[in-house]
Amino acid sequence: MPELPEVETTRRGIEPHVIGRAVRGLILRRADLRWPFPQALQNLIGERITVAERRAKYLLLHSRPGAALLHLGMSGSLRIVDAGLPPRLHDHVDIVLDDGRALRFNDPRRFGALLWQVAGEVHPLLQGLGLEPLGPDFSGEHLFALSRGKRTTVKVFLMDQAVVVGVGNIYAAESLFRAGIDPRREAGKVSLARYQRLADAVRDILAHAITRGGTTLRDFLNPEGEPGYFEQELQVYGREGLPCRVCGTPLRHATLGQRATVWCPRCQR
DNA sequence: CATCGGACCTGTTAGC
DNA sequence: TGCTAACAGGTCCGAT
Repeated sequence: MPELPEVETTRRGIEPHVIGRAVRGLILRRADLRWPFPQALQNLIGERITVAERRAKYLLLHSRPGAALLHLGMSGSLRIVDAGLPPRLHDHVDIVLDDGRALRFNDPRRFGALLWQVAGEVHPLLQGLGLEPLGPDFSGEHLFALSRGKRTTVKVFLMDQAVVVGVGNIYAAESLFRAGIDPRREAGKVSLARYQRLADAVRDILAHAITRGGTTLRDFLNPEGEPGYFEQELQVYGREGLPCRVCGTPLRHATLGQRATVWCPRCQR
């Protein structure tokens, strides 16, 4: 489900509810999601949450001894609920706050994660991540430099979290459409000028999607329980066979890197 | 090394 | 209507 805009929407939704709150308790209704919940998570209890940070598609709830590190995987979501509200199916974890509410982590497919990052350290999962696409250093030059010699497709390259973070299957397709680049192109053969267009497209689309509250295809809801509206503006994702919104040509479909890929054969070269 | 495929899960939908 | 197969927003890890 969540790519960068959905994770950022989630972060903004929970931030006002968790900042300055102390953690009263942790309810773990199972022992793991993608990985076992570490014992060190108990360090959060009694501590005050100081910062709600997003890095790539991870969320970090910082406290004095360390941070709870969350990943929403394909189907995870967070909600702010009254702590007494009975849990529903796949509500795996509650972080209970001192105001009678709780941050509730729901994840049907259980590809998500809840881990612990010791204060002053960087969790191994966060090491080796690429640039933030909305940060100051992300650029066409960066994409161009890292892509030299790469035989993979430009779409798979763009979704490599070691290159640039936060771009998943939806936004990769949309960005390549905006930049006019055929997703099947060999990454190492795309020109600097085209990577500059692509970097601009990634930045613009992600930033705009955040203002729309993300993309709700089936079940993404922000922590207030509201959907996102960016899907109304999707140009290619999920539209295979339908006419291109720009030129009317039927959109093509192929599988790249085991992911469904859609593009306009006329607008994207 | 870079690249590829399998694996981890459940829920929904398309197709027979 | 009911069953089955395919597919879904992610990414780690092992094999090649």
